[in-house]
Amino acid sequence: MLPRTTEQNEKIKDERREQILFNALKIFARRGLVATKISDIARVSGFSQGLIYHYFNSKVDIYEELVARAIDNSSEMLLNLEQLPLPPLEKITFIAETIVDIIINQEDAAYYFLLITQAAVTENSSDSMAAMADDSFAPFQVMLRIITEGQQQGIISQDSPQDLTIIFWATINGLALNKVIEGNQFPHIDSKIIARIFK
Amino acid sequence: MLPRTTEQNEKIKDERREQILFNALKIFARRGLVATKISDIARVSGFSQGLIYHYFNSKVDIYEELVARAIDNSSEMLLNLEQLPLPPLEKITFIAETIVDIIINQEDAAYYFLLITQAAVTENSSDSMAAMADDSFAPFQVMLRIITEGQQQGIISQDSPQDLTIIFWATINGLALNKVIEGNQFPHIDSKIIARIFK
DNA sequence: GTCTATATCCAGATAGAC
DNA sequence: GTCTATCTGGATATAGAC
Repeated sequence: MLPRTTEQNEKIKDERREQILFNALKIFARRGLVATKISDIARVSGFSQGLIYHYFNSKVDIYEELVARAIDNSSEMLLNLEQLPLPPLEKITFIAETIVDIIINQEDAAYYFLLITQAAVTENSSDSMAAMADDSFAPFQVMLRIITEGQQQGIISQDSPQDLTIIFWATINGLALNKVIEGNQFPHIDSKIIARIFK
Repeated sequence: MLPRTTEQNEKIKDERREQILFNALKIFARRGLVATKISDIARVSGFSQGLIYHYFNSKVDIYEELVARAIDNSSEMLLNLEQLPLPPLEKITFIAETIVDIIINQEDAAYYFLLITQAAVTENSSDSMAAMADDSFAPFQVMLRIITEGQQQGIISQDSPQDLTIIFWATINGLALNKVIEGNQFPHIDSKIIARIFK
């Protein structure tokens, strides 16, 4: 048996990192940064507490990497959905449907949403995550643009676009939270209900 | 100057307790039980860390009293609103309006909502608060009843009452969260938008 | 690469002076 | 009733053996 190459070792190390990140996500999303113990992450991941520090420099490092991913993922998803060639109201309905769908079916999605919320509400704003709390958050901006377009076309209700956006994201975040709390008992919400907000 | 009577002392002690609870609420709601430090509560309240223990036995005691109040307050409010002599859809609209209103105008309301969420998601379910996570939570039940009634009368959309209830509370919780994050920048949401969910 | 100490720090809670 | 030590436990992070 030949010794492993450097690349193979790197690959294994990457997989371990991903495994740790995935386990950490679920705990951080529920408990937040401070209340999450390295020993919890280690135990769930199936190895000793000290070993975490072979893969990450600190607890905060893990947390920040996850928050960055949460923001990147959701921003990328919304910016992509925005490009779809659909009329505004249909686009919003499709976005709602897509998000509800991944919250239900993609195991980490609800946790990512919750993590963003946690990060925003905890206001450890020493770092980059303040970018999200304010309205420059890309998913927020995307919805504002679609709503405004729909209002110009007279398709979407003439309420304040900010209000509609806030309510939309409040609903999505609330659903993600519900999914995390309820787990598999969470029902498959009909996204048309959400779309009614805009009519 | 006469010495204070026992009753006067009790009154002062009660006021101090309320002051501590109010300050603690705002921190607990954002950070959760573990990440909140007694020294934070003490500093905001304007006295030494040790003095907290003159008024409460432990940090958990403060937290649990606040969670109990949050559950009691919201349950009482919803059960009262349910009694109003209004047709189902109007009742729901009025409930939405009332809740949005107190979230905006009553300083501690948004924090109480957020605290319930925090308690539910953190799953320290060693205690009484598990009662809320599941569907026996009174405000949840109230909405279910009103929706069911409205559906029998053909006034409310025939979607799953559970789904409608989940979306309604998801929206309310999301709004409370938004209020806490945004503070005074939070806009006065038109509750009619929320009521559209049910049409 | 993984584990078992262990150093260090910090927060909850207590004791005792004023 | 309030404050200033101080005890104690537990969590992060490090060191060093295997």
